[in-house]
Amino acid sequence: MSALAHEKRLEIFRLLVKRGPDGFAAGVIAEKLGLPAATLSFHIKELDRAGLVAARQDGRFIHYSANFAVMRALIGFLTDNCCSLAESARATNCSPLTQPVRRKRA
Amino acid sequence: MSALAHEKRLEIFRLLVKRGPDGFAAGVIAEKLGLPAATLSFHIKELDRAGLVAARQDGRFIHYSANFAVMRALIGFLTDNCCSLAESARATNCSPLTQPVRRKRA
DNA sequence: TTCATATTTCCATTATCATGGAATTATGAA
DNA sequence: TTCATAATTCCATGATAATGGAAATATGAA
Repeated sequence: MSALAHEKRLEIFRLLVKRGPDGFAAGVIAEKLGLPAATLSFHIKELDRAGLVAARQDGRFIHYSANFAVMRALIGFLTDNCCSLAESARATNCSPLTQPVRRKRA
Repeated sequence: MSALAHEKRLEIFRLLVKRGPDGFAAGVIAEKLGLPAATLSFHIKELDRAGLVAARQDGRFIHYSANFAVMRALIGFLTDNCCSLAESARATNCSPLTQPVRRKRA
C-alpha cells in the first residue's frame, strides 16, 4: 500500500503500466525519469517487495514490468473499504464503481 | 495517495468508512485506536489535507467522517492507471474490475 | 581472459515523518 | 466570569526513508 506513496515510485509504476508486459530495463527507467542508478534501484526494489513489479533478466539487462494482478488486488481492497464495509454508508454518495465488488474475485 | 500509506491512518480511515456520515469525534477515534490525542490529531490532519476526511464542528466536539468522493476518485485514478492507460496491456491479464471505467463519473 | 557495461549493494549523509507530553486554544456549562 | 473538557499546536526527541557516489557484482562481447 505504501509502495506507491512515494512520488518517484508512482512515476515508475505508471511508466511501466503504460509500457505493458515488455517493461523497461532498469537503466532505461532511470534515464527516462532522470534518476541516478542507485536511486532507481532503491525505489524499484521497494516496488518489487510490494509485488507491484516483476523482474525479468535479459542478458545484462533486467526488465521490469508492472504486475497488474497485484494492482487489481489493491484496487479491490480500496473498493471494499470504500463501499462494502460501509453499512451505514449505503444511503450516502458511496456508490460502487459499477457492481458491488466481492473480495478477490478470480 | 500517500495519506493512506501509514497504518494508523488506514485504521482511522477504515473506522470512519464503517461508521458512515455521522463520523466520530476526535477523542472517540483516539480512544478506539488507543492513540494519544496529539498523535491522533497529527494523523487526522494528514487525512484532512488529502481530502479523505471531512470535519464537522459540533459544540466542543469535532466529528470526522470519511469522504467517499475522494476515495472513489483515488480508486478511479488507480483503475485508470491499471487499465485505461495500458494500450499494450489490453491483451494481458489486466481486465477491469467490471466495466471499463471512465474518469470521474458523476 | 580481459574489457565494457548493466545493475545492485554499501554506506554516510540528509531529509522527512512519527511520537506524545505540555502548553494553548476553543467551546459550552455552571 | 470561571471552570471543565475537547481538540489542536508546539516542540524536542526518535525513527524511518531517501539520496547518490563509489565499490562490488554480473553478464555478454571481443
